[in-house]
Amino acid sequence: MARYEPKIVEPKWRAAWADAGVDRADESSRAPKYYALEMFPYPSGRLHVGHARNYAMGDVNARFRRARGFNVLHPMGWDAFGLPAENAAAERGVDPGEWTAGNIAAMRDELKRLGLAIDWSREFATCDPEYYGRQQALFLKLWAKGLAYRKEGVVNWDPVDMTVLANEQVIDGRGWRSDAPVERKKLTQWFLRITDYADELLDGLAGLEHWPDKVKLMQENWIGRSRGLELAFAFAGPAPAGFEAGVRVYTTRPDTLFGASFLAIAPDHPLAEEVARGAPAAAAFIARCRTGGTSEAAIESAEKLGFDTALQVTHPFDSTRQLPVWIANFVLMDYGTGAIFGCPAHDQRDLDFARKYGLPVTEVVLPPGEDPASFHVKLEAWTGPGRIFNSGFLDGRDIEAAKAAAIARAEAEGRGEGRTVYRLRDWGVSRQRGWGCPIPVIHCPACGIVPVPEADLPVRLPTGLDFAKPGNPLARHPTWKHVSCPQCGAAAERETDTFDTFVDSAWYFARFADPRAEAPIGPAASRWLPVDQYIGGIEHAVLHLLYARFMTRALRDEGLVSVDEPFAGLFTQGMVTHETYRRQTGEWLEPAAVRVVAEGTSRRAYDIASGEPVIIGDAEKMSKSKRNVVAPADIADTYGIDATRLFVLSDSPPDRDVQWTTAGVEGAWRLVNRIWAEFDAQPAEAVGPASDEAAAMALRRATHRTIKAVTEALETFRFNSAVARIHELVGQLRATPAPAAGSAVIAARAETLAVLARLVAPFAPHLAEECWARLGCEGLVAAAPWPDYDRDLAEDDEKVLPVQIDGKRRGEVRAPTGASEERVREIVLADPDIARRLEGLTVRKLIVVKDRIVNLVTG
RNA sequence: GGGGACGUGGCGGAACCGGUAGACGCAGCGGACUUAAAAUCCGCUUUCCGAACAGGAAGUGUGGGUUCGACCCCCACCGUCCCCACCA
Repeated sequence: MARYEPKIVEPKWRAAWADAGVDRADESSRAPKYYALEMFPYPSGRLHVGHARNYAMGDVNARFRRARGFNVLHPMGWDAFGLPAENAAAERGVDPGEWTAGNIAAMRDELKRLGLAIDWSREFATCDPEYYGRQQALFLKLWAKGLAYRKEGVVNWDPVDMTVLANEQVIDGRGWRSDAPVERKKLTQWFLRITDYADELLDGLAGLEHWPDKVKLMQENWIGRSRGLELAFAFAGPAPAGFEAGVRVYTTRPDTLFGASFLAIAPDHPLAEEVARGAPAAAAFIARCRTGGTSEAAIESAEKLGFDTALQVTHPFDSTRQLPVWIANFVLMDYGTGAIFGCPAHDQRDLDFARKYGLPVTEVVLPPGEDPASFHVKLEAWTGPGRIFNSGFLDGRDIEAAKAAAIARAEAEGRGEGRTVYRLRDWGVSRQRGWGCPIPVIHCPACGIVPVPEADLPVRLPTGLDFAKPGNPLARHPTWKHVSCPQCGAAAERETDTFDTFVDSAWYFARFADPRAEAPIGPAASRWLPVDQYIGGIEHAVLHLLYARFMTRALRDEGLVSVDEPFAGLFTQGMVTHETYRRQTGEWLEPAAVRVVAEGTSRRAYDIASGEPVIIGDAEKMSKSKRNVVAPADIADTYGIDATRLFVLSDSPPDRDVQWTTAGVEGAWRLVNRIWAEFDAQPAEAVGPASDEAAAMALRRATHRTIKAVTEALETFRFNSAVARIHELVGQLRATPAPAAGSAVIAARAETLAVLARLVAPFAPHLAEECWARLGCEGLVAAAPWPDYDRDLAEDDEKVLPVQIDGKRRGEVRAPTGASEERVREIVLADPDIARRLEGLTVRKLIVVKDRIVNLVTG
């Protein structure tokens, strides 16, 4: 019997796959297409088992679909722009391009060792000029269409690093690298008009049947469509210059308009700025509002602050009432109109503000069961249902009817109109970064913003950028930005901002479909898109996945792609976690430095080097700082890649986190060896012929039942269940040893082994090839079709039916599969055990659930 | 503050459509092999009563409800996790 040697077996089969070209997508195939994709990695340089799990899932799916007869496209590339390369450049003085290229080379080798069925001929990195140049061309199309624009907006500004930060780069109000308090700063930035597609992006979610509800819900909330009324409040006295039309306010609660007791505008509202022009106190207040972050902590602790402008407006539905206009720190300029009316009785925030500044509180919604004469809001606003009162023409209506009536009246009087407002903002895509795709425009003092002519693309990044100083290295490069205007020839300057890296990943899946095409999106894209199954982390639920949906629609409207949605199916996988270990002194220890021993039901850990006790912490996401990262390469040396793949897919459902444990991989390694042992088995001493037929049939049934179960599990992404079923079949095989000649078991075993190799192939492809070859089968198992199951064999011919009396299990009977209710009834009533149990009882009802259970109800 | 998901043995988890709860794996226990250990192999392993592979009771976070029958459906509560968040 030969030992299974992954170190020898695995490289051998990887070479065989490469020679045979089995992993290449076939552009001439007539088979139905299947585009399998996992979110491409950032080339950090090191692969950890989290990557391995993600790509193993995609690989199982790709291999399974291929075996099912699909022409599979399964590509890989690199999301290669971004901050880590700049940090490496700043810290070590290396060139970010060279640093990235080195990382890609290292990670490509590691990914290849995972044995992934990937068409490597399509590989590219987003930092290749061949890629980002085409991205620039796409951007210019969007710009020509009016989908890209520049505007002044409030952004997170890091005063130390001197750059804009994305919201996710602001942690507790501070810059994630500099730790400096983030300022809100007005800057002119590039935006993409994602809000033009807000309705489509929202409504399109309903058609995404194969997306998790959770992600769809998150996108729905993120887009945040709400319907309401926008209306003008006219000034009671002379209007400030430019505000003769009054103050426009947006509300989703027009039913509560009669409860208004003040107006509040955002600190950066144009009216606030107008007021500040003549009032230093107002200006000082506005300046105060601009500091402070947007983080949870900052908002929670931020007091509601207001400044009374002394301006008064007239109530639109009651000209006898006047309302003061305040500037308030809790009003946001970029939602609605940047101005609200305050209705303290029915909005908690307005109530807090009113109580603080002594503003009136008028109840207008009467909760069910309350008396209009005595109902008063104290410290809690009433936001529940009720009937409108104290409200003129709205009195007596319910909330929904009152909203409609208020909108109708405002529209009839020309004061406002019903409006749909979105929480979604346009996508700010400029970054003051040196390692990104340059935005391909030129600023000319005479012509304004001039796009770089297509013939001049790509706008390449210069070499030799200085990353050591904070700020944008492109802006301070001595020559790069100085060009002549393509239109008038005068001296002009390049845009020095680069794109957010989410732009790079918003269309890469389309490039993979035709990666060497001259056009950014080649003709083959329409053949492959949409991606049939996309796999990646839940952290991209709104960011990347929303941007890609937007970009696909924008490109569709340019006639470049033929689909609305980029990803027909989405699966969000869980992380790989690991226990953490630290010394009493607090130092983190890596798993390899720790020995864990079981003591009864508890466990203790020791530092191998010093013998001192170690504290075992919770399983957490693998991170450098806690030193609990495990690299697949370390594991593969001992147990092979196949055991690693099996383990990360078997212990938890794929959408949940899985905890990495040595014992777990050892379990997978045992399975690998047990499988191999069955293929390598020599015939044993003769097994008694009496049991032959029965044993052979039992094995055949188990085999066909397993094909059915594994197929169904793979269709529904239940990899853990699929591996469990394989375990069971292997157990059955072990219980049915290979006999000497002349037994029915010989044929049954041969059938089972040929099936098993194919069922195992998606999970442990190297092992499966070795087994396939050992059987003497033709060709590669990687190219073999998926096994079919025999319906009759997948079902048992006899069922054990539990018999319940009054809902409690009291025995069981055997009945042929599919036996009629009548037949089962006879069997049950003829059973002596059941009869004894029923002594003294009257059976009132006998329920038979076909092939399942029998319940006798007595009474 | 708003929205959502999840609570099953010592652990990860399984259970199709309301029909034998605990598959499979890990850990543990017992045994075989071995001079010994590791590895490997065989068996046991929800809890409680019980000598029992005789029987029985309880049991899927808690309390109710619907049903012949509930991990699954409904109501309330407790707990954990995730997302969003001065969004008018």
